[in-house]
Amino acid sequence: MATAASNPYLPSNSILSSGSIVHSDSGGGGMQPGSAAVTSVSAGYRGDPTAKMVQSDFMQGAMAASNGGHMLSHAHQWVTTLPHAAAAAAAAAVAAAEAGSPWSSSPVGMTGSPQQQQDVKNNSGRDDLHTGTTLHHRPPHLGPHQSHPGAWGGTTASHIPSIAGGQQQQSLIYSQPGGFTVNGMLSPPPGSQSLVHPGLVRGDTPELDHGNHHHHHHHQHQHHQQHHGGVNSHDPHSDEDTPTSDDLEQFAKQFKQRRIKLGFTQADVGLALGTLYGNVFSQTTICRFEALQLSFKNMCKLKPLLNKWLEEADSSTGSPTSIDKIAAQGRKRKKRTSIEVSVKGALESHFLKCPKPSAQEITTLADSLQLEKEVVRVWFCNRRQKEKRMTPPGVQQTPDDVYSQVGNGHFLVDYLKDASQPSDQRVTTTSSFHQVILAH
DNA sequence: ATGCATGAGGT
DNA sequence: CCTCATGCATA
Repeated sequence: MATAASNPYLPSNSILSSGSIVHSDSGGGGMQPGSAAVTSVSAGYRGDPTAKMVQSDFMQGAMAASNGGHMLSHAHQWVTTLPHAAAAAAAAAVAAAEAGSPWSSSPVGMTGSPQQQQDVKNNSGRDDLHTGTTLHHRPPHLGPHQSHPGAWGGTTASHIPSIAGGQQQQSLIYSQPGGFTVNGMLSPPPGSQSLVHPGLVRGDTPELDHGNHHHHHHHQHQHHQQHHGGVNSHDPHSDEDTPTSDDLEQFAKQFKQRRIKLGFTQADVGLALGTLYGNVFSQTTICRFEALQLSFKNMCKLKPLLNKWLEEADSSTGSPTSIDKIAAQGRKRKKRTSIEVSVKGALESHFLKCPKPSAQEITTLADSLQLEKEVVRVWFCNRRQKEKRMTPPGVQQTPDDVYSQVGNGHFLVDYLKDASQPSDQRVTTTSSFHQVILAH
């Protein structure tokens, strides 16, 4: 049986990058442009299509495709997300090709992944995207997971000028001839291909682990890592039971390493998970997992899945099969509001004083800041969530000179002082965490 | 890599 | 309205 030889589809480049139409809506308060928030649609700005970065780490798609950008500066607009087809810039392939990686499985077919099952229930049957499995290709040289010290190179590199013409997964084009130092190791030459098929709107079935086992929680509190200096044998990664924050951190790190070694992007993994287990995840989620930017509970939920994927990918017992996806439904989404820095500062201040302002307070604040109430409300919600993440921003890598880059000192304070909330999250102990706290 | 957003569940 | 899990769109 053909294994890795299965070279799927060759993109028939249907460049239709403008699948989203913006139409101004009259549902808001009507703020004036130039105020605090700008909701203008700034599409397409990048300059050179040939510029691609090849950082094996946080490499996002780097293929530039000139996408026509419509500029609409209006109060707020909702973009109607239609199943648009995103195109990958063939130009970018050139550089990548030199490495010898024929990005054969470039998911250029389409990308759209509008949300599913909204109020649009015209669906005729839920799209079960349980597809067959889809893993193949074996790693060049799978090395045992070597747990290196927790000091990565500066991952906080500046944002890459990624072009995002839609969000076609910028699959594995890691053209790094020779060797690139990743985390102090040499990254193997590329030669892998993504196995996930494009398309496929996360048919997020409400059940995440139905039929699997417990997913409930009755004792979510994890026993933090008690100075493992005794004889207790804590396995590196115990999939069973609630892992400790330390386990998660360890796992996340290893996961990332191997993922990269295997030549997969975060997006690839997300899609693979969907085709393998029925739950598709976005690049965002995978990214957040690796960076421990999810709640403890969420991390625990995803770990098994990702772990499984690792095993699969590793054993290359891939059975490249089935490629089904479903079409996507149109969807309306509010254009992302960008809040001015100064305004953000103001919000931050208020947040420190009162993390949970009342509706009335929000209204007032929104008014004074010239923002929509909803925007402010959401801002606070997101802010609170951020506060609950496992790793405070900036405090994950480079444990040495944390202060050099961290700008939030209150994060730690909050973690230390706040101990309320009946929920089951809030990880109070993470190795990287400790260092900072202690140093403080 | 992240900021703002959506939605399903809970109160 | 909140919390939480997630993700589109962006920087």
